[in-house]
Amino acid sequence: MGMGRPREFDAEVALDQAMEVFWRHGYEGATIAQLTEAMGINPPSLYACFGNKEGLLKAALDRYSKLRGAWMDVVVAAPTARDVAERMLIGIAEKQTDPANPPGCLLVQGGIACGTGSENVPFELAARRAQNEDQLRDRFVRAKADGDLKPTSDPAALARYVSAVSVGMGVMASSGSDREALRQVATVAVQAVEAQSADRT
Amino acid sequence: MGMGRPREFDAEVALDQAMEVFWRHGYEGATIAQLTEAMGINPPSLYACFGNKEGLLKAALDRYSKLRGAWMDVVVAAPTARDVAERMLIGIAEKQTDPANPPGCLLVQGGIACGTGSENVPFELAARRAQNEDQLRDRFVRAKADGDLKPTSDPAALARYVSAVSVGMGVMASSGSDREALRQVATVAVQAVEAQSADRT
DNA sequence: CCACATCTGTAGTGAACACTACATTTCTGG
DNA sequence: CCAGAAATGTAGTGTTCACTACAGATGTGG
Repeated sequence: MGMGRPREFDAEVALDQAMEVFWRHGYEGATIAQLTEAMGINPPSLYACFGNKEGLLKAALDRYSKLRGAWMDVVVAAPTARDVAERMLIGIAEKQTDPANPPGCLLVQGGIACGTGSENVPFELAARRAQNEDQLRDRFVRAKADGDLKPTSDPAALARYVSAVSVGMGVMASSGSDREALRQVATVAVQAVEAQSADRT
Repeated sequence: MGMGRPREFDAEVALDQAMEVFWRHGYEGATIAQLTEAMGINPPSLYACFGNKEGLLKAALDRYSKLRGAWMDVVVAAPTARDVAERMLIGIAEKQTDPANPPGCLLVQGGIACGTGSENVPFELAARRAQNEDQLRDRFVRAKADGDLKPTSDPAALARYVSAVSVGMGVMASSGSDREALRQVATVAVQAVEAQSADRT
């Protein structure tokens, strides 16, 4: 028995295009017509490959998380908690205003509020954001153990804080803030982490 | 000539209901059917009174800004820049987790990304957020003139920063963070403003 | 080269959407 | 009390949406 006709498009390339549409218009704002056009395929191919619109979003998120995860590894490799925060926030200022991508962050632009029938899309995005926050928290726990952060500091709260600033910067970027404005926010934000850092002696 | 049949519903009460629907589902996620049901009226009454869906959103935003504007006046009345930031961010932590309202902030939940045909909704929301930022900036300019903020500080950057943290907290609230988590973020965030404050002598 | 499995393009499907035509009701000014 | 003005409820309008039936195309295993 044969194995059927082979797929004529590259799923990863198509996913990159879909990712961009979701990024720019959000889950609900993106239509199947826009997605299929951007992906260069017809609806039946999309549904055969990804199940439905939400399946396509999840696949796009997986791809996004994969790319972003590699970068997060670089971020948490910074030598101190302060440097982790700086590398992350300054990096976000630049990534979120990179003209190669839509402005902002897919994990925010994808959809913060959704209509009936898509209620779990915001949850899905929140879960992905939480992964980054967990990674930061683990790094800050280690920083505290190393004596890099003050004994009174709360690594989980710090991670939440950096994550919150990231999200806020993403929204600003998507509504037109330029790179310099975001860098200023990042620079100020880092000072709160600095305030939690042990004095250098 | 007569003045016509009087309206049978209270426009402000109806707006409050509409505001809640937009807040919970976003502009695109909210349907006319949900809105009219929440408002207790039929579509023709809605269109006669507010023009169209976007007109209703703007009216709801006006009402939201009015309520929120009064609170912002209280915020900027705090004695120091640091206290302004604290009053604002701690207040936001509580407001955005107030069970009387949907979680988060209407100016964010309303819609960060929208589909074709509603592109200016995100701009509209951004413009309203910018008003708050401007109010903060003016307050920080004064704080710098008063010697409350360091001569090297940048009031506009500080205002952008506080605004960004507010937005980030809103997104966190809408995705399930509880009041205590938000308070922790606020507490950390205030320390960056503190770092820009002149030493007390 | 044939049976079968899978993909592809065309052309729709029913449902949900924002919005409205229209007849009716309820008011005011004269 | 009557004429005109404006709001209301019913019942739609056309459009767009996510999704799919189907027939033909293109591959593999025997």
